[in-house]
Amino acid sequence: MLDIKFIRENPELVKQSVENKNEKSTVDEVLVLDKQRRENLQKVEELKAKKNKVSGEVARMKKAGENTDEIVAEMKSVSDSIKELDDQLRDIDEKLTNLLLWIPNLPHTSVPVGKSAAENVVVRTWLPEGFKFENEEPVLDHFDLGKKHNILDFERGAKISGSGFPVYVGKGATLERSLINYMLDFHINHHDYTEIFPPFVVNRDSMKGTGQIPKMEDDMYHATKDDLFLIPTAEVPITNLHRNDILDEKNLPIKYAGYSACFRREAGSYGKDSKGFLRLHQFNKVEMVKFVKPENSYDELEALVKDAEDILQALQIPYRILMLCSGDLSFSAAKCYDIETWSPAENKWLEASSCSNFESFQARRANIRFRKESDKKLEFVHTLNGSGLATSRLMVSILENYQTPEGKIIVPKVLQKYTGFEIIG
RNA sequence: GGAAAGGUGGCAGAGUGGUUGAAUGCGGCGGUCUCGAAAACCGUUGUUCGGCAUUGUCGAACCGGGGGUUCGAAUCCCCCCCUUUCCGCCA
Repeated sequence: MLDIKFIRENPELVKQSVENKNEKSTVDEVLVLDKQRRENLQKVEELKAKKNKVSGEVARMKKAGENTDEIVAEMKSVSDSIKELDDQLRDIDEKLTNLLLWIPNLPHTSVPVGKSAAENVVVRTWLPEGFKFENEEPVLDHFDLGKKHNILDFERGAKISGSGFPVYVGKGATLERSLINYMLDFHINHHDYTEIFPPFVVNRDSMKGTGQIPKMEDDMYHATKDDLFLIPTAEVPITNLHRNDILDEKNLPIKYAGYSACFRREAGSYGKDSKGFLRLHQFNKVEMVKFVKPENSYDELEALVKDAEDILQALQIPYRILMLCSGDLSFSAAKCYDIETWSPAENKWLEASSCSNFESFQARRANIRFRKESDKKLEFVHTLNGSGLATSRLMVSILENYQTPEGKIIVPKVLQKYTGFEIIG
């Protein structure tokens, strides 16, 4: 959520930014309602001031034994006017907050303006030593590898739950679990994150806090009886840990890393991109979340990307970093880097991580503030989060990049002490 | 699912219709004392919105949330949410 004062003072800038993000603008409606709201507010507050003053007088008169019939009758009509104006005001307020929720965050000035993913900028590419994009031998894709070694079972997943719910079997399950543990350990031991094991189901307030509601409500699994939602990412419970909190400046930055299963309905995407692991309704992810001071949030964003990269380098997975253009930025993000890992079978890059700075956009909505040491004033923190990383996409890259000419799969060296085996097949 | 208790400022905890934004304690901040620190003592101490003015002033709102009664509600009434404890069920 943006600051209404900022919108009021910079309407053209906000409109332009919304357009750059390919979002529909409600800025004009917001400005009209905001003006109405302030006018009504002034009127009703004037009446309330009068009411408060006279009520005090009534108390004094009663104590003195004077007759208050006349003054009380007059105040009754004032009270009625107040009630009427308050009703109108409530109406305006409701509409206004609703509209405000539909205005996206502004892209940071360093973000390139662009319409679509095609205009994202490759920042850097990292390849393991000796890596080649061309393969002399034919390579199997992760789907066929999974079937061949009986480590991934999509059919049985479909039987028990539906498509997009894979079953990990045997060494596949062990590898998945190892990967999660490895990444968590790495962030805790080398990057100074505190581990969080969050609930996978959250309430409506939490979904509003991180901005999934209203825009993405239909993309989430919803337990209607209890009005609880399955989390699409651990970002939701972890960021909401501090909803309505006032944090100590000396505790910033706060850095959390947590594993969760992630659930996404995301109806309407079929075909090649949804084969196997590429598009799932349930997948596993280690998420990093940071609460930081506004003045260094962009340094923290660079560090966040680095934290995810460290894992990929340790795993020796080829990857590249993209800076998303304005049109490809998510609703809440001010700036975002995607990390894509290489799939030799698909012959393309797959998104394995998204690292974003939300500035105060989420913090304002979730009301997460800190008290500044310098002047003791309250200020919204900046929140950031990034996948560190999603195992599904990573698994595609591991299986495909680590296959031998005979079709076996070598376990990445750093994972071997977690899996307890070195090869699959 | 059943029963009971409770939700008040950063925290603890008073307050059951009339200058109550709210006693008291802790914490925080400033000061006295001290070479310095601690202790002691004195003073101070919220947030949000709006108007004007630009770092101040005036007004409003805020005691879990929403509605109601009243000239006036933290205090009375109704609905909802949450927490804790006990019981039941259960991995």
